[in-house]
Amino acid sequence: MAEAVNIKRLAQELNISIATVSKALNDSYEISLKTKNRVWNLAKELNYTPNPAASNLRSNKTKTIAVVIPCVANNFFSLSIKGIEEIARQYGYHVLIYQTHENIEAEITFTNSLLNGRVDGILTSVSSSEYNSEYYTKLVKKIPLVFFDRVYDNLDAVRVTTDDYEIAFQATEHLIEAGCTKIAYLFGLENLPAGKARFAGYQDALKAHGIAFIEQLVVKYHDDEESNLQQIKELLGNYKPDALFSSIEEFIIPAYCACRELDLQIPNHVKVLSFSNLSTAKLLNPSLTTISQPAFEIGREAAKCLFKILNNKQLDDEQDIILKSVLIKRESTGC
Amino acid sequence: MAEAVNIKRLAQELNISIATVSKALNDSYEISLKTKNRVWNLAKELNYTPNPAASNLRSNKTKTIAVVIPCVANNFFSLSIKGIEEIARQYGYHVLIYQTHENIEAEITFTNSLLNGRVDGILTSVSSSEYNSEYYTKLVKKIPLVFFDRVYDNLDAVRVTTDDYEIAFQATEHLIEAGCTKIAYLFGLENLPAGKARFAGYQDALKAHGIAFIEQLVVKYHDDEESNLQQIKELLGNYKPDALFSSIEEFIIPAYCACRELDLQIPNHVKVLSFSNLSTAKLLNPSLTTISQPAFEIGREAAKCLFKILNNKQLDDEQDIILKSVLIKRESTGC
DNA sequence: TTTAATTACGTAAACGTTTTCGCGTATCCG
DNA sequence: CGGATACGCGAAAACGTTTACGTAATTAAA
Repeated sequence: MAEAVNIKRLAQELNISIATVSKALNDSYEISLKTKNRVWNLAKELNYTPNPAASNLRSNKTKTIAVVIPCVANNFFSLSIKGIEEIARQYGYHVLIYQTHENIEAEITFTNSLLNGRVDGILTSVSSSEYNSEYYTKLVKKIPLVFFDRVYDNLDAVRVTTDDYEIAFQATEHLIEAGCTKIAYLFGLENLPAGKARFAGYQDALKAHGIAFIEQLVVKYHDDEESNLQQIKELLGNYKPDALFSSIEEFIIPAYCACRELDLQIPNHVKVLSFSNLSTAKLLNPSLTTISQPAFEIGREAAKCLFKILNNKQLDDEQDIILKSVLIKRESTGC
Repeated sequence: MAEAVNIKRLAQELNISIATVSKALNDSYEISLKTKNRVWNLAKELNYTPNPAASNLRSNKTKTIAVVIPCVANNFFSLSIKGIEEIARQYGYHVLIYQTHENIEAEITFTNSLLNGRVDGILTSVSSSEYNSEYYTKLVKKIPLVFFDRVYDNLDAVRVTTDDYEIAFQATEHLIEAGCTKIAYLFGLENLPAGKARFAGYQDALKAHGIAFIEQLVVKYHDDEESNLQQIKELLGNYKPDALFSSIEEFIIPAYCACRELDLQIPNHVKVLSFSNLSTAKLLNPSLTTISQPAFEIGREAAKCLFKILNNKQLDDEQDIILKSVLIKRESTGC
């Protein structure tokens, strides 16, 4: 609808060729500083900005990356995106967002739609519904891709994760030191390396302290809020655990609600601890002991890696970048 | 890096022209069903997807919209994005995200970068730092744009908002009915219509109940967390309000912390109420009375409006869509 | 002085689509 | 049977860039 200011227009007004204009705009060594300045000035004057479609088509560079995640309405992911965006801005890149809602089919549909040159690269935290290794094995060969937090193992791709095993081990020890001997585990991400690592950290910490692992104390996450609440209530009622270790943030509300409904006091009757990036954890009743992942830094780091790849910079040989989570002790575990 | 499957390739394999292939792919009436089926089958077989850049360049349609917001790491906005994305998927659109971090210059830079055909339209919730009416007056003439929640008034553009004035009035009445007479106001978004409406609702409710408005009971939001805490502490210490009415979520943590540090019990000594979409409001200590905006629906509604515009559908004459917020009474106001 | 190298710019093709226009064949009606 | 109509398809231009290559003028080297 505007008056179409493009390279041709600039060329006409300056009486030079469009090739010269293009090169000047891209600061090519072939063009004299004098000409460059004429072009730059006019471009600014006319508010010229290059047409991205034309530029993409010719150069095969989109200056765009995609972020494929389960959901933005989650503290971890929204913070990650914030980190990603910050880096993307530094590099002058645009950011597309795709939410899979934990649906692997949506995930595949989205990523497939990105392979035709829509983006230069992908950042993803995969869905937990299924572990489709074959698909990603092929995918990483077709487009630069960096996994963060929820990753696929054994692939030729960079992974940015946290010390899930170690921090889960440490958190479990914290519960044990607080006197707990019947620690229930609220199990999320069971199909993914992160979920498995957290669970292993929990199990190994029990073992290291001579506590038997009891299968009945494990509750697996369901998509449905109500059913999680029910499960936890049954767990609390039937097996009387003295602690709930939640491996994902989504269990917090049902866990707290279950305790209230059963008149169980936290932390007196049951201690609670959860992986979480809730900013209001310290304001909960009682304040919640959390394992806080460096979500913002994970986003930044993952984006940095992707841009290194896109700029053909050497990655510091390491394909795995592991950031440290932190255990923040609060009232829900008696601190 | 792949083996380049494009229209030309399809045309060669089927021994027809690229024009026919293109038309068949777009389900043109000019092409026989027989030919269409041949094309569709081969396209599926070869995993053909059209090159977006080429398509954009020629057709001036990007199938992409931009969302420009202050920050994704905020319950309201992340929920809005979720709603936007849902609608965008239905229409087969892609979604670009831009975070202004309340910086109007970033906002202008971003939106300007979208005017050269990168997107078909924009959804935005503007930054609170400044009210630059002149800029947006020009902008809405250049590209389809829908405002949501944080809008500009008196512009020829669709606005999706909530009943800020009414709900703030109602919330203030709730505090008054709970016995409060010295209700402090934590003032956010003061440059924007939403902020002004909320403040007006508060003031008018006071007036309606014969309570004098006291300037000293108003605290204005600062970017810096620590200074908000200090301000609230001074407010509580110097003027002894019996209620805090927060117009934005960002005041919740400093408000709660200030009360704790000053040993003021909520709701006994001071009642607290806030605009907020915190999912954990009911778990806070004490549980927080909130004005919850229908963030998800706002996102959906705004996106729907934009797509109506993009499809040249008649908008139901109304430029303003106003959704209802809901006051959820909890312990922090004595319920 | 001749030749080679460099500098500064232009020509034109190419990227993969969409779309206008036109053309031949088949169908229909009088 | 002649003319009009519709149908199905192809040729080619166009979208706005980037870039390989050519070229003329200038400078440096021999």
